[in-house]
Amino acid sequence: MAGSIQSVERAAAILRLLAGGERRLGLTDVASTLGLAKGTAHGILRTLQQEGFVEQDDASGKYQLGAELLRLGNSYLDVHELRARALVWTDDLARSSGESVYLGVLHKEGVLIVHHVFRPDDSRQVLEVGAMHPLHSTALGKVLAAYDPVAHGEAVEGEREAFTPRTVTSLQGFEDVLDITRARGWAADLEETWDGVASVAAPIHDRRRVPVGAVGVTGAVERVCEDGEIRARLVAAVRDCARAVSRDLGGGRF
Amino acid sequence: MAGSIQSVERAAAILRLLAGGERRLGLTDVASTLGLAKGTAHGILRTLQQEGFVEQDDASGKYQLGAELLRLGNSYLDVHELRARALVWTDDLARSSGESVYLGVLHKEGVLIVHHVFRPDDSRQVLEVGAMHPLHSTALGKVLAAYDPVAHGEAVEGEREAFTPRTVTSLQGFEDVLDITRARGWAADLEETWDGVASVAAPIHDRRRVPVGAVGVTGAVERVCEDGEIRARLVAAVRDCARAVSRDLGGGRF
DNA sequence: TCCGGTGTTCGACATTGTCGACCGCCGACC
DNA sequence: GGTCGGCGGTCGACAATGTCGAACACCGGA
Repeated sequence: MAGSIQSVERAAAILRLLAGGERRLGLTDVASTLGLAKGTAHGILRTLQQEGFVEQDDASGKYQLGAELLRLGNSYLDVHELRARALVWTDDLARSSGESVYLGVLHKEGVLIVHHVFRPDDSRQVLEVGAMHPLHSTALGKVLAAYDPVAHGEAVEGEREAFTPRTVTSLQGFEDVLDITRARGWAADLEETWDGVASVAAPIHDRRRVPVGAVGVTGAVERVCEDGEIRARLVAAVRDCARAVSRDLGGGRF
Repeated sequence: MAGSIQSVERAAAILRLLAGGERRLGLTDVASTLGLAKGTAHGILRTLQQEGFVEQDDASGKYQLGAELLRLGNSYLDVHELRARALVWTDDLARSSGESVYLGVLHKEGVLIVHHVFRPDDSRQVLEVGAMHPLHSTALGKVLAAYDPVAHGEAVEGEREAFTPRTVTSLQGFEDVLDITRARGWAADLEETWDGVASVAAPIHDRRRVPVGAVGVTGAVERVCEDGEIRARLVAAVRDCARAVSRDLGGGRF
């Protein structure tokens, strides 16, 4: 019993599979992909369906994720201490900077967005809470990779995909970026993940000075940058916000 | 094998338990609440933790929901067809009505909010996607209860809690409300769920004319109402939006 | 220091989930 | 319109699997 519970592991694998494939998947697809007997896969799927984690399309019989997951994911946010403490400060940061604010934590091989404040204007924006961002190219990711040893390992060992011509992919170049980040206490992303988009981020520490997440603002490079560099006022605002949240968590006193 | 897989069922129960209790729960709490041996509960929790569905606080050893749930819940939204079709129309509705817009579907004994557009001003608002609203007192819930037989059963059989003095709790009164809803094609909530808050909602049907969800706007009673009734202009806007989304789903042509 | 509590490990037992063959159904394709 | 292939779903035998309860190591408070 030192290992894991097989059926729960398999249920999780099914959920992750359904989350990955864009559209619905059939029973046979699921079974063959995971190397399970059809009967086995069906038993797990039936249970997941009863629990609301999976839904079945009446017409095609294919499976997709269920609503209960949305509810539980929401409950996760309610319990999330960092997010709760950061709510007020990120709101202020969005207001003062005029740009959208992201709060991210390390999850698996990327940055999980746990809070997102829209840019304060009436433009159409999609909420990115729950989305994953790469570690090696975003400002949030660089901050985590620079301060969190686990994140560093993931970023160094994983593949660093080039999203734009400016993405840093070489190991040496990436380590240099992290050195700079640690030296000045914040990280930038100048069109390294999305063309025309730049961002700044700073680390958040908990009471034991352990890095637990990162805040950052993101916006069109024309607004966020000046002379090819992030505007100093924005950098200061982001770092202030990060410090405020850290202090709120009972963290460092400087 | 006609039944469900026990361990998966139990894992789901643990997740739901963790989602319910506000703060973290200890192993012993979990085991005793679900009537399991400590060792059994530990095995399931360990597996859920490896899969990222549960996290353990290093200091206290207590358990809470994990980040993977947020990611999966987000993936659910990506696949959700109704939500995808409704995105554009709800945006327009928020703009034209000047109030916040909600899109809900039936889930278990309540309305699950799958999309939420903020009121188009700079006020501080919390995103309610993933939250559950009651069936018997909200406009969205009444619409679902009026048109969806399953929702109707849940609303009638379940307990109808009085949130404000205006909440309709008696069975007869509630059925009357549903009759009115069916007769005029939309439902209202005049301070029946939250004091000072009113809302209107209309049903969305799919291509087979089956009710699949509801859209509605919600706002301060002073803005939304006139002479103790919902403003006619708002009702028309909501119903237009519901029809537009239904048509987009390939539904009814009127 | 001791105690009550925690989370965790371990091994024996039999319950439980797994497997693979079988069934009925729908849609595509001669 | 028949046939055929593939689908999702079911069933029963087998043993691998998860369950249980006792014992463990650890921590904090008394």
